[in-house]
Amino acid sequence: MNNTLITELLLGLDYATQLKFLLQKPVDPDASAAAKELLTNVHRSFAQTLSILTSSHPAMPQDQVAQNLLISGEDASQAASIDPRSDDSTESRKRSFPLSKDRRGSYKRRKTEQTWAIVSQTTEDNHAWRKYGQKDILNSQFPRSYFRCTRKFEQGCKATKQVQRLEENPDMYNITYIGFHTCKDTLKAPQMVTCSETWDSFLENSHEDLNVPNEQKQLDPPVRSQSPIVKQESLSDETDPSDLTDAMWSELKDLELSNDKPDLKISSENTDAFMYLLSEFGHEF
DNA sequence: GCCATTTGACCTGT
DNA sequence: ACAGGTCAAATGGC
Repeated sequence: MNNTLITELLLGLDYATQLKFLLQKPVDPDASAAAKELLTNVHRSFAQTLSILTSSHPAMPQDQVAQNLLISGEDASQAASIDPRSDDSTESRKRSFPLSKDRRGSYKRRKTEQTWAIVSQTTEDNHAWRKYGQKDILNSQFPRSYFRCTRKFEQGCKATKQVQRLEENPDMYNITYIGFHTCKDTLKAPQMVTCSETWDSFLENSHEDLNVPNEQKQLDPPVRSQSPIVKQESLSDETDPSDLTDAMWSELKDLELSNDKPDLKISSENTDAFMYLLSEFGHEF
C-alpha cells in the first residue's frame, strides 16, 4: 500500500475518530454541525481511497478491487474448482474411540448472515476470537482458519470470521466476517492510533510495528516476533452503529461515493456493514 | 484444572 | 460426490 493511500485512510480514520467522540457527547447544535462536516470528510476520504485503489490498479478488474473492501449480503463461499485434488486417505492418526459413537449433533450452516471481506496485513481486531477449525482449501496453498466470537455461548454472539493468507502475498490476510457482533466484548488494540499520535510518527512505524495478531501463530509458522496481546474483556467505549442518532443515520444512508466508479459505491443497503467496518477497523490502518 | 488450539469426523449445500 | 463449514475429543500451555 503506498503512502498516499495510507495517508488518505488515516485521514479518514482521524475524521471518524473525531466523529465518534463528538457523538458520545450530549447533543448540542455546535456538535451537530461539526459532526456533519466530519461525516462529509469521512465520506470524501474513503471515496478518495477507493479512487486511488482503482486508478493505481488499472489491470485489476473492478470486482477484484472491491474485494479489498467487499461487503456482501450473499454467501461468500468460493466457487468450486474443476480440478479435484487427489483424495488423501493417508490418515496417519486415527481416533482411538469407535466411529459409531462419534455421531455429532446436526447443525445449521448459516447462509443468510451478512458477510464482508477485507484484505488486511493483520488479523487482529478489537474482538476476542476463538479458533474452532481449519481446512485445507482446494487449489490454495494456505489453509483457511475459522474463528467464532469467544462470547458465543455466554452472550449468544453469532459473529464468526474466516482467515486465509493471500496466495499472491502471504503477508496479507483475506478475512471474511460473517455476522455482526451482538456481544459487548472488545479488545483494546495494542497499537491503537489515537488522536494524540501524529500521522507522521505513525506512518514511520506502522509498516513494521503493526500489532501482530495472536491468531497468527495458529495459521502458519510465524514470520515476525510476537508482541504481547493484552486481552481486555470489556471495553466501554465500543462504537456501536446503533449508537448513531437517527438524523446522522439517515444522512449516512444517503451517502454515495462521488467517484466515477459506480461498482464501488457503498449502497445504503450496506451501510450497516460499512459503519461496522468503520468501528471495527478504524484503528488498524 | 481450566481454557484455547488442533485436527479428524461429520454435516450441509451445490 | 465433493468441497467447505462445524463439531468435539484430544492435546498442550499456563
